[in-house]
Amino acid sequence: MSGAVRQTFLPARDYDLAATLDCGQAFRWERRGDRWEGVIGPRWVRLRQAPEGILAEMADAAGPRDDQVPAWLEHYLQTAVNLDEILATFPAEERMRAAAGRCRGLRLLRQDPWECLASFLLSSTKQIVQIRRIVSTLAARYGEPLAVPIGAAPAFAFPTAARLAQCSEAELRACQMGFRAPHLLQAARAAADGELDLAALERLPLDQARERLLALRGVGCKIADCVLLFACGFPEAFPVDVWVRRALRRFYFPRRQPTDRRLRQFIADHFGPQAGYAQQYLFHYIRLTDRTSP
DNA sequence: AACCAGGACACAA
DNA sequence: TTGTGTCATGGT
Repeated sequence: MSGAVRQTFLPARDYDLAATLDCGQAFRWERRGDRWEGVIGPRWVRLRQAPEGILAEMADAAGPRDDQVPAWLEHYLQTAVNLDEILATFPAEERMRAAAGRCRGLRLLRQDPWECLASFLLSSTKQIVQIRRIVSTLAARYGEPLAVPIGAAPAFAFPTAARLAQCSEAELRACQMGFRAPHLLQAARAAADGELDLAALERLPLDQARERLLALRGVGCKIADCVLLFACGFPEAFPVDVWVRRALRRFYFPRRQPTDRRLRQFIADHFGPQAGYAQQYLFHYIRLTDRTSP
């Protein structure tokens, strides 16, 4: 499918598109030159950094041509949030200041809960490049083909829970996800038959929402917090993976490594109401510094 | 060519 | 409670 392109502009100050799309919170964005191609829900999108915001191209299936910014796009990119207000809540200490300085313009996206849950179910002890590959394979095989502009690469929606629930475990394993296949299959079934209402999570208290996610096989506190932070809008969710743990140890516990319990207590006390945002800055910061100069 | 990756879980001590 | 093996795969 191919057709015309519709463009729109999203004004945003302090928005680093590259850092935001490539910092390990979403897995479907591909850089082509100075543009980023990806999929948001059921739509193909191409984004480009502009001085005062973001230029967006969408495949336009001959719809009415209003020039308004689509609500789903602004919601996903979170261009309306005031970054300064968030950064102002970060603890005023040297490490956070360094991270904030180095990651200027990094934003949290607001992703679809099912795609987010499924993606992070596939993430355990995988490198980000591998997660991206698995997700891409999964979409190409089981996702709906999407309308794209002439000349653009084919694109597919992230597979629905209902579609993946119909897969066999062997079919999922064939997408190179290994032992994660039964976890994804079970989550897909739970989400498809209504036993798990992902859309309702954002309206629950944080602890209850987390409980629902933890009830799934293969979902521990790290993956649960990723979904709560990246998809459900809980700003205090704080996923601790190997990188964040590394950063926390190095920056705040240089002597001896803290117990998990002590670490949790520190996180709750130290990072404030936007702890999840701070977490993403630490994650990006430690990966930047460790990979370029080990 | 080892080592490790945006983990979770069962089980031992 | 804390430690260790297991799961599957491939990047660096």
